[in-house]
Amino acid sequence: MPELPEVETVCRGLRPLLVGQRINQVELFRPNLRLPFPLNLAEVLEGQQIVAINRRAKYILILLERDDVLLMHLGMSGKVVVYPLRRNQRLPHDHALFILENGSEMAFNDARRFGLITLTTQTLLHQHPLLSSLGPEPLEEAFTADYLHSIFQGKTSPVKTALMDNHNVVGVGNIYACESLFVAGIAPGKPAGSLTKPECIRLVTAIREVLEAALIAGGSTLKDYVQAKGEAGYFQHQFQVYGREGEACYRCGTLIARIRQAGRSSFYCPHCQNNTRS
DNA sequence: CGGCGGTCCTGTCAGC
DNA sequence: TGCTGACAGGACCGCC
Repeated sequence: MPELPEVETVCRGLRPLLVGQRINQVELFRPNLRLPFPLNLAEVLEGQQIVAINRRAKYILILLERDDVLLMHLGMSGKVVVYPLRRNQRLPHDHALFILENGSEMAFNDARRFGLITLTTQTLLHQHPLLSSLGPEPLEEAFTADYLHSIFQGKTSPVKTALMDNHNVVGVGNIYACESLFVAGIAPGKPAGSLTKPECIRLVTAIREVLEAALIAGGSTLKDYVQAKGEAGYFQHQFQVYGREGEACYRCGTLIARIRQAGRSSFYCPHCQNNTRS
């Protein structure tokens, strides 16, 4: 269940458990996830100390003392759980274990196997093919209404699809695209290139608000999620439109609609997001 | 070249 | 209860 706020919270939860620890041993239970595991994965990691944990988009970056970086993505169903002691048996869909110096173990678990684990280096980080063409972080300063307005120029694709495109902005998945467009009062089907500057201002503000709120909600949930093996967070209780097809809009009472865009479900309020605001 | 659909997997749930 | 099909929070690839 990794959206950007959850990945960020996973990183925050992992930091006190992992930074300063040495990786003693790596165990792999299959040769690949979305990409093949590097053949030298264990060889590179074993014996190295973890010096920092960062995030870029939905990628978790575990920085090691000798310039190497363990790069992980949780895909749709991935989880990272740190167990304080070595377990006797692994859970279904545990694909990789990282045994730490203090006897704890980090398990990478992913039922659907859309996640990935690979290696890069801090030196080459920004040139890595998975990272090199990513757009700005939505919570950082480079993500402005001016930027969004300019990058949307000439785009005929629906604004909702454009928001989910990592080249434009990272970390906005299906849920947050829907929720942000509702908060901004913009219909998901509106062509990205037709957004006015005021709409871009509202949209950037809405994306920030929604992500920050989710970060707060995910924060307190995922703390023990990482340390133990908790289940879903509780941000879903704050959804305004996502998953609410046929239910009343909290703002106006109109029934929430669902359409399909680029193969994904989009939820919106036909009244509050009718494109007449500007 | 931009945009869309297909695809990688397994799990869950609604409906019959 | 058991089967079937739709659908799922991501992101790449290839085709038009």
